[in-house]
Amino acid sequence: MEAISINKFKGNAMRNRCQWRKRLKGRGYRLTISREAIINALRSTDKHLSAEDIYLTLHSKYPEIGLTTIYRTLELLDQMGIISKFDFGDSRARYELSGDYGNKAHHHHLICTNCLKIIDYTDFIDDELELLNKTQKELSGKYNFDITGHLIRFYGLCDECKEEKNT
Amino acid sequence: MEAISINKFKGNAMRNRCQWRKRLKGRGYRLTISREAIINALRSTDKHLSAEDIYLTLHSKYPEIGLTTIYRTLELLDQMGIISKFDFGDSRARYELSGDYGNKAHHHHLICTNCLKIIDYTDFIDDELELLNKTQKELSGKYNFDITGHLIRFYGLCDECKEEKNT
DNA sequence: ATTTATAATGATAATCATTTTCATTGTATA
DNA sequence: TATACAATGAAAATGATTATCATTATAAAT
Ligand SMILES: [Mn+2]
Ligand SMILES: [Mn+2]
Ligand SMILES: [Zn+2]
Ligand SMILES: [Zn+2]
Repeated sequence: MEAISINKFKGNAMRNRCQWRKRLKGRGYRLTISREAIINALRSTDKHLSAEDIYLTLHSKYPEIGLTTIYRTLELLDQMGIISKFDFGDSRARYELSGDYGNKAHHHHLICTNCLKIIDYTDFIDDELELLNKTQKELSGKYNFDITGHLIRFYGLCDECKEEKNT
Repeated sequence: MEAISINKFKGNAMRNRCQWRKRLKGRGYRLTISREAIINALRSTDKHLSAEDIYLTLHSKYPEIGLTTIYRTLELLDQMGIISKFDFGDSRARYELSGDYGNKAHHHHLICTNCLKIIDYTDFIDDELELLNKTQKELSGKYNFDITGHLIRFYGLCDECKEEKNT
């Protein structure tokens, strides 16, 4: 039972991870090494990469991939919901594979206002969901607004920065 | 009783609204017409203004106030917690007086992804607070993170944009 | 395998909100 | 009114992102 469900999970994860190829082809986009490389760069880290981060990561192995292509690809993948784009306040967009296409489950962020460290957390997703549903129902009725997404985020001082302040 | 509490509230609101002068002086900053004008511009609207919005609003009455000063003042006021700075995704920062200094109570935002209309909502602040406290306690323990602020936000399609899509 | 239509790319220039610089002005205090 | 220095404006600089356009690569048809 356990094994089966794990396999099931692995199967789904694997299926989803390769789904992007079909999604692209399905919409008439082509499969290119740039696109594959960019998705792999995002898949092989748990960090939130900027366009330049990705450019530098890939540059040694793929010197022909330009920054422009990185931007264009990220925009496309974001549009298709394959990646998520964030602004954490350091004046550059940061990206990560979104739930269905990456390893991370639905999560939110803890952001250190001092060093800009980002922590993914998945705690209280259930309680959160309850509030979100409630809120969503009420607000969509009250303002006749169709809610399609949400953003929850905590700001503060991380472990290290907290200590620094006490020094 | 009713009257008294209303008066009390008015009194507090009024006191807070003028608090910024003391806050500035207390920290060695000077009171200037630019600063007063900028705060008044924010106070006389319920919109979320950009630096340029404020510049244009003030320009007829105060042609001598430059955009640079607007930016500098907004940064200062944000630092002091007198205003809040937001990024709603239109590649320019937007500001509003924060709770204690403006007319609006603690609230969050509903953002139309099509026309970028922003709706302030105060519903479910209590339920929200419960979740926030819970989350806050757990996360600060688990990650040894000192939480000082949060961001909750819903995205979707507003009344008008929803109809447009059906046309 | 070759051809063909056109999507994708890279180098470069352009944008545009925000910052920096620096000489000048305004504010608060004695 | 004089003094110290915070605040300001004009102009230039910055830096992430986007637009242009000539060239190249992809995928489907031959
Ligand atoms: Mn994340
Ligand atoms: Mn608001
Ligand atoms: Zn930190
Ligand atoms: Zn709208």
